[in-house]
Amino acid sequence: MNIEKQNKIPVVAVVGPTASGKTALAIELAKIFDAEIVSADSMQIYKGMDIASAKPDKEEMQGIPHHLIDFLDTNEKYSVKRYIEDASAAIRDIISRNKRVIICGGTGLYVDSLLQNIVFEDEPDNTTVREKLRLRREREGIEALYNELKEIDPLTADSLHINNEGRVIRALETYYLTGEKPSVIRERSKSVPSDYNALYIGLCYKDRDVLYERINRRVEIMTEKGLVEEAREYFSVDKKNTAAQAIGHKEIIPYLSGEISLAEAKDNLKKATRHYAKRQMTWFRRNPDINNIYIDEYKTFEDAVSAAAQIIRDSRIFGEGEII
RNA sequence: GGGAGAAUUCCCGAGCGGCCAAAGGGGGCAGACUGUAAAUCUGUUGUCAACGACUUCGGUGGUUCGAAUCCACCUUCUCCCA
Repeated sequence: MNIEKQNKIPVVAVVGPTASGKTALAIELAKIFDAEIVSADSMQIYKGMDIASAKPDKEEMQGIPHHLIDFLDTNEKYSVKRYIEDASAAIRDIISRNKRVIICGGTGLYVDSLLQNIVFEDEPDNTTVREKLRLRREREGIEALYNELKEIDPLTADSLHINNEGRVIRALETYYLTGEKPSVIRERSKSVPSDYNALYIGLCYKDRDVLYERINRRVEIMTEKGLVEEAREYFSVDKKNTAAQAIGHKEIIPYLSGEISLAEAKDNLKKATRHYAKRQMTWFRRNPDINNIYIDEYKTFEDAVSAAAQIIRDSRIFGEGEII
């Protein structure tokens, strides 16, 4: 380990697709290394939706403190910027108590933005500007907006597909809000070195069918635990909120309103979860710093835990000596 | 027992004589990702020594210069009358 890294905060990040076993692995590692867990999950932050978001319960946590779970009302909006602030605060708190930090979660954008220190600058309230752009999109069509972006910031326009309307609008919004090109802001956002010395551990499956089977099984378990009742309760939540995007309830609602059978709803949920897992794998795959652990190559879960623990020891990220 | 209809590429489903390796959707696979990220979006999907060739549209045989498309028989399935 070089000297530069020694002044940084050591952090182990357990990442991987949904249902891969991150939670259990992170908890075991936390026990071994005397760590606390900072969640990096865009849905587990919300109160309620316990079943749908597969939040660990007290028993699963085995006494390991978890941060950034179950603290936000489902009506509240959230963002990467807020996540970075909240997670940084949690980490500082943990370190101040001489505990170690394990980040665990499947929201790749959150994890990477935090650990690579992507800086999200303060910016004025966007509601009016966005509303205007939305209106213009209706009246003039997306092509007009896209061409406008091309004039303003060709670099950003080229990196966006015209059909990705949300991003095209956000790019213009950024420009009108700040007067700066999004591409310039993006460059600047990466210019401050991170405070963290991160060791990534990625959970993967050599045989994808094994993961897909786990997903299917998890949906069955969720249903047994009362997912339908949870979805019914959640029915009223405003569609615009972050929480409304969660996989789990939105697939059950058509069943509640009598449009489809429960079997179909469950199938849709399994499908949506598999798709999500695949997107996560794509995200994490491009990160060469991840130390991949292929869960299905180990005889037991304990073996996988030992392997992960060994990677951490070998890295010496948590220092030497005092760890078992 | 009699009558009507259907069988299409992994699935659903269009095609009804050449412009068909075959629309569209699903699924799969691959990818992008900076304030919605469990979201949003893109590409690809018969085989191969691949701007060309080869094998596909239940089976077999025909008609035709040419068939997934027309005819005959067979097989399976669905529906209707008994």
